[in-house]
Amino acid sequence: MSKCQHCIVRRFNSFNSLTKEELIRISSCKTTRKIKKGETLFEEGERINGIYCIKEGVCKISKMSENGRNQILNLLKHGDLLGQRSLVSDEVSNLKAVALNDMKVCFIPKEEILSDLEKNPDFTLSILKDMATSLKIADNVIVDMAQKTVKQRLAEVLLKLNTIFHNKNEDVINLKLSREEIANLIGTATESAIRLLSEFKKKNIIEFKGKNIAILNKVELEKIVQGF
Amino acid sequence: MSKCQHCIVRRFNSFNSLTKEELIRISSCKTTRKIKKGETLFEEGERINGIYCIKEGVCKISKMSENGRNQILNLLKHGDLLGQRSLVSDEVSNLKAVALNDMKVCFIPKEEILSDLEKNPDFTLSILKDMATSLKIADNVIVDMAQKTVKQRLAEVLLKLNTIFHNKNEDVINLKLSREEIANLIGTATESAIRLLSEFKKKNIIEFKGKNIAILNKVELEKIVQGF
DNA sequence: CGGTATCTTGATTGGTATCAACTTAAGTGG
DNA sequence: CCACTTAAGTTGATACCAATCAAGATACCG
Repeated sequence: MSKCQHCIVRRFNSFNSLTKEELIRISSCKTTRKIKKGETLFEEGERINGIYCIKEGVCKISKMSENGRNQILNLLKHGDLLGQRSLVSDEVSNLKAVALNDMKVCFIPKEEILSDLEKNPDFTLSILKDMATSLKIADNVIVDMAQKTVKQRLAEVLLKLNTIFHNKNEDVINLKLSREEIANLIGTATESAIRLLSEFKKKNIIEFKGKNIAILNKVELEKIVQGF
Repeated sequence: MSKCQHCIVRRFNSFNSLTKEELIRISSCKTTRKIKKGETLFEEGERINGIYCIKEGVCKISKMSENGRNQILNLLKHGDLLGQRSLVSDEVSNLKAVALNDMKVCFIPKEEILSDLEKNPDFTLSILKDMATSLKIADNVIVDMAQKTVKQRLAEVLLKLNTIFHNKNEDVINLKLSREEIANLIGTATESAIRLLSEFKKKNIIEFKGKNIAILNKVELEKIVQGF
């Protein structure tokens, strides 16, 4: 089994604030899971009792709205942590996590991390910084959802996806999302998302390469985000 | 000048995790400000460099959207802390804070708190819990903004305001908000909010008592939130 | 008391959801 | 490997919701 102290993924998250000794201890009690595309890491209402560290793959974090629609709140990839809230709260999860492609994740039980949270202020501060950043991003999303049109939100999401899941070789968003998932990401009906995508395609702003989307005109997308 | 170690406000926030000694030190370097209704505590883009503790009054936390509309993200009252993000981030504020009525706030410079963050894990954990809760609430707001109609959101906000700013004597929301502010809270145009308020009034769900709003039929509001 | 901000209502337009029909792609089992 | 079944994607028509523009009413303030 691979060891946390040698894991490159750690470079991208709060675990790089842990000492070598802490990493060795955590490494000895972690469990590594392989999750197939489409499988659920955890459900809304499930007790997590630990933290997930994503080694490979991408998952969507979503929440059901009262009217039965699914809202995707975040996409997490290698290096991201998942379940920080369970560390400081005894509540069940308010979110659901589903793999968008094959994943490898490490799970570290809550008890193992809690002692570090109390003894290693650097680690706690790092988690705190992460949460503060998430909070800032959430504020921006709220404003977007409340004030921007679906078209603006779609353009914004496409640009964001292009930044995060950009393929080095081709100019393509390297993540397969169904139309429904795109709609759930921007908070609209599937048909609306489809219509706008085909409008963008007609205007040569994007292109469909198999199941993937290529961004042809980033400047135009940025204009659309601004409201033109 | 009043002392932090004797301040009741502290019972409601993370400061109750500080030791008596820490409170005495913080008390000696805090500054107390009186802020008149309508005055700004800080602007978007301003550097805060400290944390505000609200002793009296209510303020709105808002953010300007790119299309020039103002979105109110939160209402803070006595006992609430403000500026936690500045503690762990060197960035300027992404939010604006304006007093909704006359306020008394204590300001504690960042440097004074930082040492406690590193030495007192209880305090850090308490801040962490606060942020985790805020994050959960923010997730809910995102889903609401993305999926619910303006009418649902208005009903929800009225119920929330009634819970938080409920007057003991009368059944009235004890907080004066302009129609524009209500609209900015639910993320809609002022006229839309007005129209829905008058619709609610016509149906005897709410009533206008001077500048305040009284909730007459809570059950009906809850139904509207659910989508009926 | 006049002037200004806030509030209110009406009319219109545009955006988005919804329903329905159809096409294309992806599995699945014989 | 093909025929069948089902899921995903697409397009059109319609209805509803909310933004915007316009005009007037009411409250507020110096």
